[in-house]
Amino acid sequence: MATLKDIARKLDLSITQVSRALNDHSDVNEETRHRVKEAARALNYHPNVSARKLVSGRSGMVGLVVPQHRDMGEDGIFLEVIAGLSAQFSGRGMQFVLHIMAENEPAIPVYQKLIGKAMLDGFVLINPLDQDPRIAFLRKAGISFVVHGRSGPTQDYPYFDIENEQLAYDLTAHLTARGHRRIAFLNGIAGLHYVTERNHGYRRALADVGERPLDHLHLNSLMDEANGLIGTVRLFSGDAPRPTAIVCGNVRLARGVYQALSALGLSVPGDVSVVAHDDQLPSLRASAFFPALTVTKAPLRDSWEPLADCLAGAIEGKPLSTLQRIGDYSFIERNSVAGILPSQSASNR
Amino acid sequence: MATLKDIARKLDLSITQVSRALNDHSDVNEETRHRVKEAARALNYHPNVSARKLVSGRSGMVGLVVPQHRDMGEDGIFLEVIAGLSAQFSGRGMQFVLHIMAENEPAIPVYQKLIGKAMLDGFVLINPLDQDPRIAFLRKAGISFVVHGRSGPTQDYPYFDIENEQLAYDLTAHLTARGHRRIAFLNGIAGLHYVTERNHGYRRALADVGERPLDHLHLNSLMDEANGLIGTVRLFSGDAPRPTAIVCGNVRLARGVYQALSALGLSVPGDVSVVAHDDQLPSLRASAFFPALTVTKAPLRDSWEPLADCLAGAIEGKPLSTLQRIGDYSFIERNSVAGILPSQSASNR
DNA sequence: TATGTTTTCCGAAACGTTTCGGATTCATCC
DNA sequence: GGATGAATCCGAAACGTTTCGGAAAACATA
Repeated sequence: MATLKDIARKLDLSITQVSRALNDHSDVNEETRHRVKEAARALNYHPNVSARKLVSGRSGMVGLVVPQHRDMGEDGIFLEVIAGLSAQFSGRGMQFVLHIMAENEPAIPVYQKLIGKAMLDGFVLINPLDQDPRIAFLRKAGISFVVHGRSGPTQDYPYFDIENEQLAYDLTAHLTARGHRRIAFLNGIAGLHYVTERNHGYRRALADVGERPLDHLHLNSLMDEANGLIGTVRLFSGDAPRPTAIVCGNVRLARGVYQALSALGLSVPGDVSVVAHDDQLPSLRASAFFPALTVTKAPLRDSWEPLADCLAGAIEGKPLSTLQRIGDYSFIERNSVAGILPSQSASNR
Repeated sequence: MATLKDIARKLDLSITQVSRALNDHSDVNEETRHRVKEAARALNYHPNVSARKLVSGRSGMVGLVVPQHRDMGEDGIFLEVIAGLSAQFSGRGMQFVLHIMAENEPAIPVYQKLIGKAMLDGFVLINPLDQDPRIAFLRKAGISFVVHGRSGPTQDYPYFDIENEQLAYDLTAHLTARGHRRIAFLNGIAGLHYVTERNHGYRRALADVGERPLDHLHLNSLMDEANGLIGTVRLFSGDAPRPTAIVCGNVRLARGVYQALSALGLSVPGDVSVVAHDDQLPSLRASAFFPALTVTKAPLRDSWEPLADCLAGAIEGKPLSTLQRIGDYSFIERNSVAGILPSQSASNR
């Protein structure tokens, strides 16, 4: 629990000068700076975060606020998020604070309270909805934040995102280019902005070949294995025309799709072609599917560094233009897609 | 961002009196107290945590420091821990700070740094090892903490634990009472204190019937499905005498055991009896096993409240005797154990 | 009237840091 | 020799809270 005063006394300097030395200000003698830093290390000095925050407004702590829902543990994705973010901020000498809300607690009052307590420098916001009220609130509150994704008409805030519209377009167009017309889309939960974006891309690709999207072929659900299975069974039962290809929002959904198709006696890609978007979660390898899955690939773990970068930049007051980043994705063709002839397409049901 | 000064000015009181009113001190008029609290609500006042910490030493923030390891997401257990703790502390108006260490980072320096920064009031410590150095360090540092489990010769610190020795004894004795003698134990990773405790209980139960524990029947590993499967296969291959019953450290291990036994053509409980300890993780129901699994049951989710209680109590300076709690467990007999005759026992291989 | 007691209030100091506005020294230049 | 300027330092104020030690007023007691 050494303080600046201890260092100052030991070196017979003023507190001011010690502070300036440690913070690498200009007007301190090189040798003095060295002595101060040496003494700081010797005394095991760590600046008191509370004192610093009080006067400079910076604590080096950032927060993530998430709702607690029962299925949180199902996919490793939540862990990927917090482990990745925590590691990134630790590496920057910052602290990552996780706040889990009660089951149906509204988010805005939670942010309000956390901001009121004035201990965090900023927030990471994930899973933005269409027109997300949290974004509006945080902007009005004047606190720094970064969004994983985008939302709303005006994007005047820091974010990291991938081109979800284009990615869904690419997946769908890959299928239309091979003759497919009745293409199903197993998408995520309606209302999430990336889900909406992907829906647009899917429809654009269909429109490009003059196809009208069929409502019963676009399914919204949590993107887990069970829903992939259930969704597929639904697509292939009943009287509605059946798809010849399926676009999956992620690889976990695709796993359920594969299982259902196998159970239904349908082969991939002989009877049904399947493509997916791959977040590259460690526990789920698209290349290990049989047949190996054709995907757009954008590793989720590549998000944490730019997100932390942007939030740190926002806190430091860097210009907005440097704080809006778009991540790449790649298209990887494997063996889960087959071409289809117009005649086949008509007869397949 | 209202401050005490704002309230004081609005009500024409001193800052002192406003502070005392909000903190329910004795020497403030009942009506004044009411007016102050009203004004605080109206101005949306939240005490500045940094200022408070600086003078009173309390920030209301507690931390959990955990290593990042690849298999963190595999079981839902880690999520259960942080969701449970976060919720408990939130409910007490406290903040829960999660710090995930880099892969092979040593823990002590991390605690040292966090303590030096002086922003946390205390720590929750999980998965204590035999002779855990973190406990010694935190005690010497003079900061509050609570341990989920126990460790070391002197237990002069707050903890919440269950009787792991007794629980393993009960499970094993349940089997010996039914004639079993060659009993395998699929235990957790060696070095964790509860694993050591359970080993003692297992050996005590064997000793009670004059049986010497066989090394090849006691296996240590991460307690997941894969190791349950692998461990069982190992137990039933090779020339060493094979067990007639298996004690599993948790239900997830038991699941792997069931799978392996089924694959080996062995029936439960006809050929092999199986018992386990059940943490009652939501995704894994011991009663849904076929045949339903006999267990000792101690829901993990019952840990978070006493843990938060004890840590909050430690921070408030309550006496140690009120901060050491032992949780209950129950024994639930189902259909996974069969009795065995001495002759059978000898012939079974 | 003087003295104590209770109730209700307040000023000022303290926590550890950053930062503003100078102050001191010393070499340099006309 | 006095002014200029660079390099290096320091005192004091400020951030928002808690708390110590007292003070003022009202009232009862001797």
